[in-house]
Amino acid sequence: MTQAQMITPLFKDLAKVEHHHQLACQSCALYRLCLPLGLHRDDLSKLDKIIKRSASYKRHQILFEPASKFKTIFVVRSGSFKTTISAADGREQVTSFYFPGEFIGMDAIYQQRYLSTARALEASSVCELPYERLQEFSVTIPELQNQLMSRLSKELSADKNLLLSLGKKTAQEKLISFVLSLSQRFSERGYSPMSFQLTMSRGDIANHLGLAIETVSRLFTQLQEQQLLSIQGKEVTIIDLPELKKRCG
Amino acid sequence: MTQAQMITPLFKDLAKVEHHHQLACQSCALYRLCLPLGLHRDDLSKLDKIIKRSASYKRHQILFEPASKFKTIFVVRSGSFKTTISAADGREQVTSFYFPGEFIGMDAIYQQRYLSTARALEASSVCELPYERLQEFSVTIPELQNQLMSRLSKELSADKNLLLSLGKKTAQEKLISFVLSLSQRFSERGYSPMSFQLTMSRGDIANHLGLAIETVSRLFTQLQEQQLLSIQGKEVTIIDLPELKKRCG
DNA sequence: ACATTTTATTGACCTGGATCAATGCCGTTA
DNA sequence: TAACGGCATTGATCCAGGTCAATAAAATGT
Repeated sequence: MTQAQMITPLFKDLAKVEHHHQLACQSCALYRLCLPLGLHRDDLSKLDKIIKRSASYKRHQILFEPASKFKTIFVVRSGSFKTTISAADGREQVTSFYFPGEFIGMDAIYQQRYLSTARALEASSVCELPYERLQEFSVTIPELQNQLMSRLSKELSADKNLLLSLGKKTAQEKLISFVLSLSQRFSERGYSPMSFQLTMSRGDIANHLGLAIETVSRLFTQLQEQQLLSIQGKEVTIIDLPELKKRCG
Repeated sequence: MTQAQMITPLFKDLAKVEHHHQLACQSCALYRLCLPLGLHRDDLSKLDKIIKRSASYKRHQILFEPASKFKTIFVVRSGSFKTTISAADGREQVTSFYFPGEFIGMDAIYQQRYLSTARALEASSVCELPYERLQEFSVTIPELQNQLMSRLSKELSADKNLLLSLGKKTAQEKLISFVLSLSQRFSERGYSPMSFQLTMSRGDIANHLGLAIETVSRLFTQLQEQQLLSIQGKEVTIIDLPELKKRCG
């Protein structure tokens, strides 16, 4: 991520944050994307006490695995993660990617067991929200419950949109939708919506969109030839945003 | 639904319920599948007061449409519904089917607007949970919030599993998974898991699973030839459950 | 710096399921 | 009991995207 790509200084101190795990929510660079948003100062410091800032995860390191007991919701502090769910015979589907401020593991609340495997895509760190403690707090801080519900609902919306992609869109429309959704999310995090790094492999993207790796590769080449975007390795630059929006279905 | 298919009398009085819209939650046949589960008697009667039992919906009638203001979560009382989400050009994806006791519209909490269209598949009725009132109540009834979170999480899990179907499974595996999930849900509602009516059309099933109608039709014929199930019109009878489970991926 | 492995690209070919087309069936209205 | 309209089935054909194969280019380790 070059300086030119950064449009607000939201993550300016992210490297530093990495080394200050006990940094209070109030001073966290992610504050406005994260759970505490809308909480009063007093409530926030109570919440602060139950949040565990965990050590960093290396690339490919596992955050949780299916069938393990659900204890915490993870919030991405830095880096990125993917979750996959497996069929009986081992086939895997990449269900989501997660970026800073996003919550991982909410689908485990119902069964009290994680449903998927969560893996770091790069060197990453998380905050851990112990769910039981969170429930206790919610009694006195209603806004906290609203925030959680809202997050669950947001992920549900995202999944429904992905269902539309997987079920009804062509390969090209799927890939364009995916790139635009990344662009949107980077933008929300203070980065340029026009130029960003893919933190996941072509294989992950292909799997997520129900395509073959080769198809993703060919489509990127093709979109580049059509002057809609440029891609060099993991770096995507959007060239013709209006045209991409027209073609995403 | 014949008497033979019914294994518990859970819905015995459903027809009667239809005509007693103000029936209290405590006496509702759906009680053990629905929101009030786990609530104390006092809390329940408070909740009772804010729940609106609405009139019935006819086949194809619309419950809500996208972009309309989110006010209530709907709980299916009788019958069944489908939700669809639309691409810009009108292509539609059937995202879910809903049966008695299930909640519709939870993906609207985040945006405060419905994301999808909900339509009755047959003559059906719902209870309306006004979300704002529900939030007020949650402050004093923490168990209510837990229930809601749990429901959201359950739908999230279901959607992730559907993503696996759409992304990684063959046409036959998709259809078998779908039939088994219906079987499971009917079973939870006190009906036979071995024999039930499809309330949706072949078109709805095909769309939901990302297949063509013709493929669904051919697969049903094929599964029947292989003596795995029998299908006559809308009635499905499972013949070889273990084999179906082996083949659902 | 070099060797090894992993990931990405490109081309040639193939196939599962879509599409097109014809017919049958069932529920509704008269 | 006929005529209509919406579903469902079945067969014939086609194609978007998958699979297989061969390089190429990065990333990673030593």
